[in-house]
Amino acid sequence: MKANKLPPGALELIAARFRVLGEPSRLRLIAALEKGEKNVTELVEATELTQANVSRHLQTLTEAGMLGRRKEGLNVYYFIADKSLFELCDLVCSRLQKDLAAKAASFGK
Amino acid sequence: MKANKLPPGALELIAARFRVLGEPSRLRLIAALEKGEKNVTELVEATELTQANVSRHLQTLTEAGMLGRRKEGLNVYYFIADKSLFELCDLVCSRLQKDLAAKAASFGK
DNA sequence: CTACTAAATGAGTATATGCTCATATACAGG
DNA sequence: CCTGTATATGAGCATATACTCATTTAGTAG
Repeated sequence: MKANKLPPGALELIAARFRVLGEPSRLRLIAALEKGEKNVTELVEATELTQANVSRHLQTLTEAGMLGRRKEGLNVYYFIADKSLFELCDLVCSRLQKDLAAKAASFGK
Repeated sequence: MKANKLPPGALELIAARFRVLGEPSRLRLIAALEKGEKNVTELVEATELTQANVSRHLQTLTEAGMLGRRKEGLNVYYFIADKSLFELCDLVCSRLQKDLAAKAASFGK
């Protein structure tokens, strides 16, 4: 993490980013956008969250620079603006799988 | 994120992991352990958090499998158990730097 | 203009969690 | 045994934030 030369406040910025990803609802939204942009109504259907809730989470994700917004008439389309999201999630995923595999193996001994 | 074939509850597990990393104090502890194990007293000094606070965060990190524990007499030494932590933080860091650079550049135009 | 639809937001509540203080536990050395 | 030191933990408080409901804002169509 190059802890040495981190400017003060950097850790808070990094933590803030992790915190945005620390909500299952937001991860669901990200997952729903994996194959391309969707408008809010479509995201409500895909995630089974309420419209108000989806709207707030989209705001959080957009402010964090993870999503982008595009207005088209009445609709607002959201899309993944930060591709590194998938790298992050994949890293966590593979780690989780290792942990679970290790746990499963320790049953046998 | 392979949103397709994620077992139910997987997103909650992933989010939980991100949430653990979503606290600056915990990131400070991780950073303090980058160069090798430390005991609790050393971590208190390194982070300037209270002993009780450090102890709780260490518990959180250890339960998440990110840190390991080793007792030696009265002291308990903690160490990084999950090297992928640094990959995660580096990914976030480089993304942040890009965002900041872009913001800085947009001042000039 | 009015009526309708999509999205955002203000307000209130509930819950989670970070922090501190005090105390408990675990171990070492007389 | 008693004393001291390192770490963990119970309890309480304060804050952050996820959620819902109701309403507002923005845009379209008649």
